Amino acid sequence: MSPRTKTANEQLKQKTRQSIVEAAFTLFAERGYAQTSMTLVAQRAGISKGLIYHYFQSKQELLLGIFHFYKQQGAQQLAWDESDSAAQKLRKLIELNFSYLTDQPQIRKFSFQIALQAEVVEGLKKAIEQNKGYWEKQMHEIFRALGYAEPELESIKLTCLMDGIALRYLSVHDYPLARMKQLIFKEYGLL
Amino acid sequence: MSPRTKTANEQLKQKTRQSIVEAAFTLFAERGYAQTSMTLVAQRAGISKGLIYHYFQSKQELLLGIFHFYKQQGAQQLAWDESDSAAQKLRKLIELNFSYLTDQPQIRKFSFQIALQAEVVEGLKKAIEQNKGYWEKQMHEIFRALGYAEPELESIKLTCLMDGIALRYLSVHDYPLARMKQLIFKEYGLL
Amino acid sequence: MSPRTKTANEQLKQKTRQSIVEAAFTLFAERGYAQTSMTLVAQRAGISKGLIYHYFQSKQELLLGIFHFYKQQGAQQLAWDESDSAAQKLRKLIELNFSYLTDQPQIRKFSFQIALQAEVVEGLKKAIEQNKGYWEKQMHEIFRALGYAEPELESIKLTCLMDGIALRYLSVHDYPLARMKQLIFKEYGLL
Amino acid sequence: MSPRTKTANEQLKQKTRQSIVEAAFTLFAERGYAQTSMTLVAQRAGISKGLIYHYFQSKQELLLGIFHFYKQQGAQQLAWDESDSAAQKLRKLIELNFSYLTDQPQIRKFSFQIALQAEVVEGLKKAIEQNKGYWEKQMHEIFRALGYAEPELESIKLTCLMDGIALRYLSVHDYPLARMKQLIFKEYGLL
DNA sequence: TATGAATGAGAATTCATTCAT
DNA sequence: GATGAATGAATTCTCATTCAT
Repeated sequence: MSPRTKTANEQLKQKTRQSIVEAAFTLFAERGYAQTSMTLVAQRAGISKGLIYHYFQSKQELLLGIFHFYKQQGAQQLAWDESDSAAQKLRKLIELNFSYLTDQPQIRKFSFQIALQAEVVEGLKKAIEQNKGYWEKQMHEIFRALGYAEPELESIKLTCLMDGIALRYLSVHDYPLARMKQLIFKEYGLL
Repeated sequence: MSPRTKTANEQLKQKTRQSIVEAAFTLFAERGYAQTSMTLVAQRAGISKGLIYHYFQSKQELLLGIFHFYKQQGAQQLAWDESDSAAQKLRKLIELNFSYLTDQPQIRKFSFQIALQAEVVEGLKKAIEQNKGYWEKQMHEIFRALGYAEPELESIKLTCLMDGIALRYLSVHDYPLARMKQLIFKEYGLL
Repeated sequence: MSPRTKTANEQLKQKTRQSIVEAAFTLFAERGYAQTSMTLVAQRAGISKGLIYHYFQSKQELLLGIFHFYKQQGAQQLAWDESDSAAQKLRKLIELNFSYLTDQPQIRKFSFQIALQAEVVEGLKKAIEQNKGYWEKQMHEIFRALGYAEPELESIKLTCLMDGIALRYLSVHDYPLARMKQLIFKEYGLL
Repeated sequence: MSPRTKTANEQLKQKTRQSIVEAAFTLFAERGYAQTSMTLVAQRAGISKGLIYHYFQSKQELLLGIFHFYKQQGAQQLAWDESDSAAQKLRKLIELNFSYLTDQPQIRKFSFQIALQAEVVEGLKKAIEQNKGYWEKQMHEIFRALGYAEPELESIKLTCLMDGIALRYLSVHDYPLARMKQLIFKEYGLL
């Protein structure tokens, strides 16, 4: 009842919530949403099935919860030094994209799956598109600064290229990722 | 002896088989493999559930059946004029890719889903990769003929770019497809 | 339409009927009635599923048909020389039982299965019991002739012993059948 | 933390598990394994279909579970006084066999059915044979102690005889069981 | 808050039987 | 008589969700 206990409780709750989200996220990305049972999520999270329903009303809510959780994470990492030149920014952005892909392939896999799934969860696709839109806008600015004739189109193109690379990397496993990065750098004069 | 002539029977079988494949394909692409029940497939095909199992041993076999059915279709369209120049071939290939995407978006959606699905069906991923490999090899030849320094890498890049475009087109719906095509044409000097 | 054709037809019908019965019998004995599908019976008999239903109204009727068919076969083989002594008859009976078991193990397996199955087919158990009763009566006479104090009981005992041996032989596969026969012969002074 | 005490939970589980085993066992013995649906088992046990799968992974596992459950029961009853003479032991063994047959006819029926079923459950036949082997070994020792020339063969013979009697008793219902027991006692000089 | 036994709706699959030809 | 495509009811099994404790 004391405020200290309340805080401790709150932390414990957050921790449990996070362990559920992490377990579910990994499993959904690896196996797909439909192929992952709540029992499996509970096992991976090291808690009971019933407890998940204390934190998330349903499996769909859990999916939504995952997305919001990781959207926050993703947004934090983009923050860059405003003193960087446009070219430097572009390089960092591309680097970030590739390292993101190799370090946390699950996140990409997960969001691709959601993107291809029609209306699994109302609002989820919209959220993903917004997230993507944010990255594209950053690129748009960069390409404009670099003097590209059609900066918006160019940013869409680069995003698509990187998505295509990610898609291939995630399904085929001996993919020449490093050489593709070099190719892109060369194309944008970043070498 | 036979109730129907052999030919008539064969035609009947082909027709039924195709109606199953078409129904299943559309539904799998729209809703995903796991989210589509055999009952739904049967309803869409206008037949009984049991009959599907007369033609396909299991849901997985049905998935495999769909893939082989459409692979044949795709292969037929690729046949081009051998007298074409490399540049003309490249243009045709890109054109085909785009028209394929707009005309039969489901096929792409379907194969992306399969690619992301870890091991839904043993052998299916391999088959898809082989199919992709075939297209890439065609491009590889073209880029070599066009004198590119790294024809293989270039073909991978173009394939990825077009996959990324397809992916985006299939999830966002107001996508500047025509302008993207122009951009690609320009990049490869095809305008 | 000519009588000759009629006969030929009749023979053909009998032959088809028999091939169905034989296929079904073997399969029912090997796999059990419930685990054998009509499709499998048709395949084994080398005919179509539909044709079985021309000869037998249902799967149960087929089962009944099998039994009657083999009851006839079994009855024919028992006929022995009336001039034999009781001891000779007993020896022949035991010999016949053992050779029947090794030559046509399926028949025994089949009838055991039916015997243990409560009421799969009305009347089938009764028919099997009658058949068994016939054999026991033959033995009864023999034991009476041999001067046994309780010939009926003795015949029941011997029948049971041979059934028990058969049962074991059919489930375990390295069973000392020959030595068991010797033991029985010795017990009844037939050596 | 736990909703029920661990002990209470364990008891609940045991009770439910047992009610499933008992229901399934009775039904399998009465109607046969294949002819008994899981729905029927659930109804008889007074629980939902799904719950059976909480305790047994499949119908086959349930069958195996039944066997192990009743094997334990059987083993407990065999424990006899080591001070008994061989003849007394033999008598007790035969008595036990007959009382087991009349008291729990289902168990015998069940194991006979399994024995005849080719490969319904991998490992089950082996387990049954092992169980039978155990009884035969006990008899083997007794017959050796009693000075029989071929104790092993004699034990097989007696086992077969009692199996044959059981088989007959289970299918015919007015079977002279008491008199058969007397006959066996007389044969082995136990009167 | 936490557990996991229990439920029930629905999924995949099988199969005896029918029927158009 | 003969075929085998087609049906539909039943069967095994799964799983999100609830609930007593």
